[in-house]
Amino acid sequence: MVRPQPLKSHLTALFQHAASQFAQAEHLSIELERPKQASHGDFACNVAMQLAKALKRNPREVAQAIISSLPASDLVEKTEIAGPGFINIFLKPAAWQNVAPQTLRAGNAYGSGELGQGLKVQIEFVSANPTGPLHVGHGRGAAFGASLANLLAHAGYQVQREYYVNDAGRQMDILALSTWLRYLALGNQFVPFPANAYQGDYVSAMADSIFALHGDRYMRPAADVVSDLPDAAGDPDGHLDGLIANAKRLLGADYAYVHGHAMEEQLGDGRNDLTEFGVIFDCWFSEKTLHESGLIDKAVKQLQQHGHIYEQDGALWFRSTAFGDEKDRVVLRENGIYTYFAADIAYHLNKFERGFDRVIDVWGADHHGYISRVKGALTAAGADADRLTVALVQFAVLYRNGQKAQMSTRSGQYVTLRELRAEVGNDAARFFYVLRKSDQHLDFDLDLAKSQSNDNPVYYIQYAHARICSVLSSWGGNEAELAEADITRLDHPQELALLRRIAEFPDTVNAAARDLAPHSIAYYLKDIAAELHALYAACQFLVDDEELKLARLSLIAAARQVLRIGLGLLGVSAPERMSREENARDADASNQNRA
RNA sequence: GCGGUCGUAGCUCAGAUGGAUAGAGUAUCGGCCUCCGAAGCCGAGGGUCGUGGGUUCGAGUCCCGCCGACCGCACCA
Repeated sequence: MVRPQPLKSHLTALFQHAASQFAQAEHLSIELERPKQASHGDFACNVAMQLAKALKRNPREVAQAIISSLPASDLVEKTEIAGPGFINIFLKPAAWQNVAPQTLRAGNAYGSGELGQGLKVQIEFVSANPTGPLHVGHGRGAAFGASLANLLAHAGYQVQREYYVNDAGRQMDILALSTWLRYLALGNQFVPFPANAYQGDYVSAMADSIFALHGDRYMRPAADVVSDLPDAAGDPDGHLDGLIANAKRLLGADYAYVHGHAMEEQLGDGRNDLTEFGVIFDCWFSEKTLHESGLIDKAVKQLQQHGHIYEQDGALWFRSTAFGDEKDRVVLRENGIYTYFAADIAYHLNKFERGFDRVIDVWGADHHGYISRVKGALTAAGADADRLTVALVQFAVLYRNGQKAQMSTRSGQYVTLRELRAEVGNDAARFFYVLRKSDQHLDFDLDLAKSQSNDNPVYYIQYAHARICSVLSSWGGNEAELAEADITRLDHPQELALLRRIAEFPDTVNAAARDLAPHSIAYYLKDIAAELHALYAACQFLVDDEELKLARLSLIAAARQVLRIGLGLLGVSAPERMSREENARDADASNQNRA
């Protein structure tokens, strides 16, 4: 709602009026762009070139005609025709000066837009299987999703953040089995631990805690556990499934305890990790409830009624090829258990039924082939698949000492999100994760992220904020009065450059929200920090001239406001002072190299 | 093989609806602290935007071919 200045619409109206002399202009929308070069003015308009073709006239002539009939404006200094027919517009300082008080009055709402129009949007992200600690790949999804959610909220959407808990299915059974096998070993019931079970130390830790809590209540003879199994070498998956079946049979009702304990431990661990990372969810949605509530039956029946389900080889198939998929997909297996895909159809139909105007899924890029399938199913069920947007996030590759820090999931030797946060800190992690376009591979430079030098963009931006705080603190006056300061003295080129940058923020937020691109906020913050630092070097703020002093302080207070909001969108703190000492422990952590 | 994503400075990457001389950081080189925090500022060099065509007043951006990289192609999740 808070537009700092109707500046652009004011100028657009001027051009609309001037262009109306040409009949062809009625269907034309006037576009004003910010030229890259300062010598091209504050804004440039290309309407003359667009009109020239239809009019069959020289674009520069058309430009001249438009300029001649531009209504007078007290904000415009001058206009000129340039290049092939651009009209460059130079504004008076007054056009920009009001940006400072307007920003201050808007407060935390500055830059919040009307793009979302109060529409309800749900963003689902992370949604990692609770089968072990979150790793650095999940971290990127978490940072991206959380920043995107903040961004959409600032752009005027009502946002709900959701985590889909995959608490049903084979992976969870494997985790439960892995835990139980470690537990059995504590009672000297040794079963060879399968290579395709979960190897991590956290599994043994869970077994320890079950043993400590319940002693040998869940102990069973190893000989029974391994009875009647396919060979582990020849059929590893069959071997594993056999173990799971034996576990369920031998434990009976107790299996649910082991399964639930493991799931809750891992889910709780992930939740703590994310909370410390500043990533908070409004809703944790259980996949299991979809099975239990009959929503999956209902979804499949819905598809069936529309004639998109057929039976073959004892399974039920969804004819997804009718909706652009490469092959048809099974929804109900031969063994009577629904596939993950079937649950996902029900889940997405349920999202729509919960009243969201828009649904955004954040997925790992390796799932891109899954999109057409889900959208096809939604269409087949009679839903509007266009309300679903899938944002893909590519994997992050860590670099340390210029070399790739390899992670191999099989051996359980991967860098966890918790380790990353401990090494570089939450602020650097959040910032570096969203510094790249989400659908691009990310090279995460650990050394740069934790460096306390000017190389580090996080510190560069935070320092700009801290510098402003420091100046205002030295001044010691009443900051609330700065919004009322007389700002007509602001005319230094560097002051105007900063004002222009502040004025861009609302457009930047809207564009970033529209494109689901929080990285552009990160780039914007680097830009505004650069303008602030340049101004800091060019002008002194605490000068004797009281009027000039207040004007400049109001300007940097406005810059601080934008820095705070922008850093907040990315989940990065805006410290009032920078301290090197605090980071000493991080330096220690970095010495502990992983193999 | 089929489908998808991508190729921009030595390196890491930005480049909204097609716009003027393609930008930033880093690295390299040279300057700036009696003054609000030098985690800063100013300047220099560095490019066939993978490649060949096409569309038009205008293409890094849109279309096609080729080369190269990555991802996906389960009754896993």
